[in-house]
Amino acid sequence: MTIQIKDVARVAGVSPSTVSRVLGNGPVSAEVRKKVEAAIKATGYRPNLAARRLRSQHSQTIGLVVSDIRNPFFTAVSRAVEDAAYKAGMRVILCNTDEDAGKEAMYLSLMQEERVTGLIFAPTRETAETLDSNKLGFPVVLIDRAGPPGRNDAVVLDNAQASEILVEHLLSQGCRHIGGVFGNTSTTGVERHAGFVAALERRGLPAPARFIAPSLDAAESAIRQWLVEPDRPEALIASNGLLLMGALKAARQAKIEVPRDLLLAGFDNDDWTDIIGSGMTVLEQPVYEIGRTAMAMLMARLESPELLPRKIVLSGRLVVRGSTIAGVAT
Amino acid sequence: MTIQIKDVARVAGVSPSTVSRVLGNGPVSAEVRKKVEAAIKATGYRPNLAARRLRSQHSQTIGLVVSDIRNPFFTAVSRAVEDAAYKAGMRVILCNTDEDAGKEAMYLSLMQEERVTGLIFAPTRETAETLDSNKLGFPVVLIDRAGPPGRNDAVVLDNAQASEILVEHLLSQGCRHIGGVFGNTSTTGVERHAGFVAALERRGLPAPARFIAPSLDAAESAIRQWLVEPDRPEALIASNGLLLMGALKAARQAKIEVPRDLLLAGFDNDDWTDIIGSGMTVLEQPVYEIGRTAMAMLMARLESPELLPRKIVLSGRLVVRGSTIAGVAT
DNA sequence: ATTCGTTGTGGTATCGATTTCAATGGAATT
DNA sequence: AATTCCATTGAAATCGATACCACAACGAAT
Repeated sequence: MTIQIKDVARVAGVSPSTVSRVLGNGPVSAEVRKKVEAAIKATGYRPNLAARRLRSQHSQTIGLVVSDIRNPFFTAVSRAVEDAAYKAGMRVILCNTDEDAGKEAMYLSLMQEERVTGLIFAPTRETAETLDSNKLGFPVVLIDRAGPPGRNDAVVLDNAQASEILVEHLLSQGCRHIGGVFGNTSTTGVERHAGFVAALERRGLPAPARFIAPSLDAAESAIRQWLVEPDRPEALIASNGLLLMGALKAARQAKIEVPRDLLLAGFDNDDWTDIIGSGMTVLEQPVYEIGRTAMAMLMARLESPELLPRKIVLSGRLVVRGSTIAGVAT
Repeated sequence: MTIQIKDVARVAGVSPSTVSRVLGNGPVSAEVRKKVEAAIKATGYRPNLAARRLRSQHSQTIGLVVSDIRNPFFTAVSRAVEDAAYKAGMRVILCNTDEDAGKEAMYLSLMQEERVTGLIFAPTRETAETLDSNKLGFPVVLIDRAGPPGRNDAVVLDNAQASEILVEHLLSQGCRHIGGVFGNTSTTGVERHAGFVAALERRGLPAPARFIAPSLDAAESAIRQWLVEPDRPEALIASNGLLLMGALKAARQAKIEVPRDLLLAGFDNDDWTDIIGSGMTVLEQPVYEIGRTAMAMLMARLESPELLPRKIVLSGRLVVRGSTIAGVAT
């Protein structure tokens, strides 16, 4: 039996409506407001958000559905989203899909039951194909991976450009035989691969690439295998932080020294890349800004639902470190 | 205007009560159940969780309040908590306090408004002192940092023991002049310091220690300063992953080579510790298990509220790597 | 002096589900 | 054949807030 609004009303000697108006900054005389606020303090009243949501039809909740919060990219994004959400008086519900379309469907359904105000979502390729914000009943902002163009709002990195920047950098280091490893579940891997191929073909160079499941073990063993083949590349680009770590471990295992025997670069300026040996060259994504932008985009969409879907493309930043500078120890 | 339970009832030709019973696995004849399920599918009905929560007085929501989700320790714990929660049909609300007592108070208040079923909480020392689950109105399980004994349920590492294990290891490597750096906001730092001191005093050795704010920059500069003083230790223990990284960066800056000029060990088996040079020696916390245990404890508490508060103490595991083995390059 | 707005307040309906209680019908028991 | 019992079902109350509407009081405008 907790305290409810009518208890506060009784203590303050006003009606429940008036208490509600005080809570919601409605029109109340200064004197009554003071009485009510005193009564709230005296009773220790806490509004029941379930009741408020039901009556007001505003959940003040946004969903954040990612593949795995342990991926530092999503960790950083989620922190940005939460900061922005709480500042706007909203709650965040976080779900991990593990790149599983079944779980995605389940959590989308949950989002509907929660009547979320909006959703920030990093879908698998499969789900991105068929996702339709109108059917869902709330606006969606895709992050990291955009679906078919013009259908949903999205905040993404310029993946092709980013790959090209990395390739150009390796080319400028004198490499000609550059390999790439890419994740096989998201559109991100596809786009980064495209940029990779474009940059190399422009020079008439081959663009050997492999697509790998996004797990450390899978990456490590697949890359190790590649590195012992006779045609192993002299430089490698990894399409995300996890694959980059896998590549490094694989090189270690194969007794291939970075950068002496293999130049190595990748995406995501994760903490470890800065402290390892002479550092890993990475293409940094503006992780916090991606989250912040996604929230801002969602808010904008809520204000003007009729706007055409927008896609905000952010640029990465090349951070050159020792792993791509021949003649430096790692 | 969304579909509600009475629409489903009309389509199925039954009463809303019956639909509700189908949803809640109540007593319904097989034939009616089939009709209702068909109607649910036909209408695309999604229950409104706000309404359900209000009426049933069960929020099916648990709060998870940590200092910063970007700390890999909390990231891993949160993933475990979320896995367990969703498996039990519960939602998780995640909040970041940044070790700020003011934010903690605000989020505790939010938890009350959400009428959470329970809370998993890593409090600052300040808040831990005065926290009272009874006043809050829902059970609390503390993680990482326990408050005053016998007051709240808690899942923690055996911090003193863990420190002693690290000290013993360094002693066995021949070190006698061992320093320690500890976080200054949580009880964890205090306990780890105590174990550190105990292990050294037992041998009649000094136990020089510093308490540092838990940020990478603060750690780096404080430790760099220490390392250029004349009495700098020959080995250093860092009380968490962040401080350990700070210590490593500080050593680099001061041109002090690990492990040749300084042995370095610390808490938290974060990903990077395994791939850096010849590896960092760490005391691994069972991160996923901590989260899982906290959830299990919360469930147990909900079943039997009258049980006396319990404190579950888990043990860490020493992972020896190159950073504490003299004569190995990093 | 009358009308009109404006401001502040209270009463009541309502949000969308679950829960309680009563009613029904058929099988089982005496 | 009458009675009891169980399994299903429906009607209505309820969870705790906000939204909507009506109305009182008062000053300004005609």
